[in-house]
Formats: sequence, structure tokens, C-alpha cells
Amino acid sequence: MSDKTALSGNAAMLILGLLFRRDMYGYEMLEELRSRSQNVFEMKAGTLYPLLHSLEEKGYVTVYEETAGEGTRKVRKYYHITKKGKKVFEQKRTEWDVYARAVANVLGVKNAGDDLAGALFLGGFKPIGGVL
Amino acid sequence: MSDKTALSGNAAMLILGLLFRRDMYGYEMLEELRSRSQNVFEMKAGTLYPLLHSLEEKGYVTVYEETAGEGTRKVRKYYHITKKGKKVFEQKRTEWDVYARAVANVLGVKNAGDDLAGALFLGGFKPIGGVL
DNA sequence: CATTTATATATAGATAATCTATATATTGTT
DNA sequence: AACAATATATAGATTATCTATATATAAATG
Repeated sequence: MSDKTALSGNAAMLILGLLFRRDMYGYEMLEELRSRSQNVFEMKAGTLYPLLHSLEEKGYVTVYEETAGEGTRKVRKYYHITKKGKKVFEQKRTEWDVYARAVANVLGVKNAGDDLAGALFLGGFKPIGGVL
Repeated sequence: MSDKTALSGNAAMLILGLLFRRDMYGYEMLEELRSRSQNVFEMKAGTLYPLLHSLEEKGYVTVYEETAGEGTRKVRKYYHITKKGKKVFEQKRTEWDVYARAVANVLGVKNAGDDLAGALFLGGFKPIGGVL
């Protein structure tokens, strides 16, 4: 990735998240990750392909090949998320939610939703940008 | 950390976030991280102390010593965030916001029926209390 | 009073995840 | 014909965190 130290251990979750929507081939995932994230995620091919292989090994995805079009010899490997993979994804997604909320609790959050965040705000902890 | 692969590269941001509030000593940070995050962050001492040293090297924090109480020989090293450190923190915090929003874009947000366009309310990314 | 537990900091080495660099082959563009 | 884009792949380097270990003081427990 650009500046942040990479995908911070969330690469598998993101890929499974994409496959939750539909079957995709690797290169397609790289593009979709980039576009859906507004260029925040720029996963490298060297990260993705080994990751896909490991997801397959673990039984989270299955693979099948398809040619890129009629009369071409170009083969694409489509990945399909399994029932097991979906479960793992839901789990990872929940963990992410917990993690993100914990970060918010530590950093302080605007728009006091819970007492903690509210206390922080009133305590003079300056929120940034007005985003989160 | 427990299951997630660690603090996912956000350890420095979290520590600077704590020091943004007040000066603290290392051990205190470990406890505060844990409590503020409802036990999600359990940073190890072996992670924290080298990190603090590197933050000091970079000029993001300064250190001073204080005894734990009257008539004790127990010394605590208090860390104080510098102006430079505050700037870096604000930067990292913004990056985190961008990152978290990108994840939401890829995963789609819970309780927001559709693919994501609708989920990101007016490009505003629901405040944490509601979503994450 | 001795032992254990908690507080407090520190470092070396292992582990894991991503990146960089490189490789191969096909397809589209100039 | 040459180059860029598509598509997959692997080896090695980098980096961050964890594990394990070490030291020392203070508090709690038996």
C-alpha cells in the first residue's frame, strides 16, 4: 500500500468480502479493491495470489477456470466462496467492527454515541476533520 | 493480541492518542489501552517499550522520570507528546478514518440493505456509534 | 517472615504478513 | 514491431508484533 503499513492484516477479510458478492478472478479483485476503496487499497499481485492459494487450502474458496472470451487462450481463475468461507468472513467482519470501535474509544470520537466517546469529547479531545 | 494479528500497525497511533490526553508512563498505557478498548487491545510490554523508544528517537515524545510516591525508589518514565508528535498523530488519525471508511466500502455496512452506496450515508460514513 | 503476585522497564529472537522484484504468457494499442 | 495492459506466480526482503526472558521494587498473602 501507499503509506500505511499495508492492509494491516485485513487482506483475507477484504478478499472474502469481495467474493461474498460474486465470483471473481484475481486481477479483477485488485481493481475492485482499488475502486471500491477510492484508491486506498492497492493490494499487490504478490500479496494477492499467495493469499488466494492459502484461502483455497483452508477450504474458504474454490477455484474454476474460464477463458477470457470466445476464441482466446487466455485463462482466468475464478474464485468462489464456500459456506465455510462465508462463516469465516462473518467472523472476521465482526472482529473488525469490534476492533474499529475499540480504536474509536481510544482515539475519542465525535458525535457521542456512547458515554465514553461523549466524555472524551467534552473532555476537550479535539475531533478531526468531522469524518468519524 | 488475542486472535487478530495484533494491533495491525496502529500501535503508534494508539499510544500517541493516549498521550494526546495526558502524560503517562508505559505500564499505565498498557492498562489504559485495555480498559478504554474493553479488553480488545492487549498490547504486550515487549511491543510497547521498544515502540516508546522509537517514538522518542523520532522526536514525537519526550521523557522524564518520577518516583512512584514519597519515599520510594520506584521510578516511572513519563512520556509527553511533542508538537511534532501531535501533528503526526493527527495525520495518522486521518489516515485511520480513511482506512476505516475504505473497509466499510469494501465490506458493505451492516443494517444498510444495499451494496454500499446507500450505506455510506451521503458520503458521510455513519458515525461510529451507529455502525461500527 | 518468606513467598508470591503486581508493578515497571527492557531486550533478543521468533513469527507472520505484506511488499519488492522478477518471471512468464496472452491480448490490446500505437 | 514495440509497448502497455491483462493475468497469474514465486522467492526473498522488510517490518511489526509476539514470546520469552531478564531485572528490580512494592504490595499482598500465607
